[in-house]
Amino acid sequence: MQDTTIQATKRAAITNQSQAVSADLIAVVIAVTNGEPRVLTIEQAQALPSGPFELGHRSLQSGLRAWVERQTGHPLGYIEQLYTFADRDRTGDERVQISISYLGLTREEHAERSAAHGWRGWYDYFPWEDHRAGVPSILPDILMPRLQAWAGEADDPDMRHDRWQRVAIAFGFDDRHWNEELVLQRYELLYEAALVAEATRSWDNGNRPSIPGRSMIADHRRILATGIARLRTKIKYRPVVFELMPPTFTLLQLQRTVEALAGRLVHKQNFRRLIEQQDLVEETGETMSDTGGRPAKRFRFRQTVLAERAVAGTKLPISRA
Amino acid sequence: MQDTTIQATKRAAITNQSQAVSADLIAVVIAVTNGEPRVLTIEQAQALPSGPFELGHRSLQSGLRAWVERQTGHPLGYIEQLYTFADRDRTGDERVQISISYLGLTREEHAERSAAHGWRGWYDYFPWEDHRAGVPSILPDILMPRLQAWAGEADDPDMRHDRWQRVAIAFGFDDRHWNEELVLQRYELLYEAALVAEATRSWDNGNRPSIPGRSMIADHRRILATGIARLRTKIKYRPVVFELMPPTFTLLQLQRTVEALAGRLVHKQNFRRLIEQQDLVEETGETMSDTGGRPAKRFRFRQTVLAERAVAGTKLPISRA
DNA sequence: TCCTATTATGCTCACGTTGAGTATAACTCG
DNA sequence: CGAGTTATACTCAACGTGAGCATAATAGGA
Repeated sequence: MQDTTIQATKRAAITNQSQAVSADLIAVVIAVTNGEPRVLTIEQAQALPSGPFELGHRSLQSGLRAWVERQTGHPLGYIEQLYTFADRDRTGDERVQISISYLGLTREEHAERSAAHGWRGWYDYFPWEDHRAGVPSILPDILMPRLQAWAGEADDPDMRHDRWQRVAIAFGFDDRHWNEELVLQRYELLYEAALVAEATRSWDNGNRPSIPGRSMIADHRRILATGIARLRTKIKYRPVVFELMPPTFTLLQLQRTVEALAGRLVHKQNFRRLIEQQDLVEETGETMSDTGGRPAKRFRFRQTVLAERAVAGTKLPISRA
Repeated sequence: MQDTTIQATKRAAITNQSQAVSADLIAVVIAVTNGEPRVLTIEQAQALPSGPFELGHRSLQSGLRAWVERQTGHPLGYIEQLYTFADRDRTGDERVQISISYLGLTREEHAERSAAHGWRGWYDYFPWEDHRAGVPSILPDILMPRLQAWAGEADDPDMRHDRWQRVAIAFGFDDRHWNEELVLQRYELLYEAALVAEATRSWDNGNRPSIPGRSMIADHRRILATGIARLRTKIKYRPVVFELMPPTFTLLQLQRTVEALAGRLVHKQNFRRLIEQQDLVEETGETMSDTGGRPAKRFRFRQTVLAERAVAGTKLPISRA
């Protein structure tokens, strides 16, 4: 093999400086209960489950599973990698901290409640993201004027224009459409405008009150935003919603789950048409009659299509216009 | 702030075991020249540019840029993160190696040639991925029978079926359509079937000749596959192709670039329709007359739409059927 | 029992998108 | 000047998608 040079280079480098690295695993674990999307948290809902990647872990994924189970008692099902970032460690020493974040999906069940950890509705952290009941008032009443002020306070007129354009696109101002996938861009704009608590914590500015929405330690809320954005994108082309569903369900329950995630409503008949024509589900034969109307057929996810669709795609009628 | 517990936990863990971590940055740098997609390599085209993440690096991205420039003399433009994985280090000691891979796009220009590094056509590594001139003969002649044999040699009939189904979906056998995005799945199947050199290197089996296609050290070819897959997906909804184009170009040049990346041809008239109706480009006023036919208008990418489209999406007429 | 509210489910329709093909236009080269 | 080649403008049918109408099946109360 001719890779001797490379391996030698690596070894040399490793022996020098790069050992001053530690790797953290951070989990965004999502479940949907009673039509509300929730995230698994620790530390009084101020942090995501996380812990260092250790020698004992067989892989990044298994390390993550171990940490989440240890900290919350909740076993993980589906997980996928989100993003990796590095920061000069805030603890002071000259160590570099690498954080590898994951998105996990489960159902909220055997979750043992405790004071230290628990499920929190994700809209507690991002109240401007829930458009199921129309545009939330926080948007026109609070965010819009504050962001407008932020854009306007730039010196350069070009920069003012640029700021406002980014804001308008991300938040759907100026007659633009709301795009539910831009969760991260929105959070980052609010951070840049110093409207969220995380942005104002370190340097002291006493006078600017932050906007509604629960905050988290370090950049955990940013990671949560990344996870939500990924999930909102992904449900449109991969059958991941089913990871969040009980074994059997009605189409309305499925729809409510999708709506909870997307933060917007979908056309009922079109939703059913799309789900059924894709052969994603099959009837169990039973019906469910306690929802106040005509009984609904129960469905079950067709495991068979997993192999095919996991690769070939799925569609959901969430408008893109 | 209430994050003291967490920070304490982190510090404790860092001091214990997790310092035995080193982080590598690996780059998949792509350019398209003369209608051929190429990847920047080192070590006689057997490795991707890479190096350890060091204390001196301000961020992961800047560390990566530094390594690529040092090893190849080529400055990077657009880059995005691909994936992070961890492996027990192959150098023997009990260190854990974390690899963070990136996709970079540039134009092959100031690239100083040298024996050690250079641009290599990516289809040298994946000859079965180029369908521009129809289904490459390697698919029916070599891959198909060898994969069939591999599927058939499983003991369990269920496993035989499962193997063949995965193969058929990934490679478009049994009258299925070729899906150019499944680059990684295809490579992984070939690896699982021990048909690529990387899979047979470590344990000795002298008798199974590997299939055509240049190999790389460690898992670099796998990372390249990840990058190609990402790029093939991304050109369909983000205007990243323009990162690979010269300042001005004809629509045919643009089309050829897209085709080179996707590994398949597109309908010319529809391609133009789509590009133009999205206002992605504007005429420069000049024309280009050395292509053997009617002179083509020169176009330039409209930087203006970057802000909007970077977020709002783009479309390319690469059939999904 | 019948009416009302509520959810389930089937079906239609208009419209935009997309794959595919036809028809010209404008060059170069021999 | 005709052949070859590329550019560019249109047309058309099929399909996907958003939206709405209509009917079915249940519970609960008048």
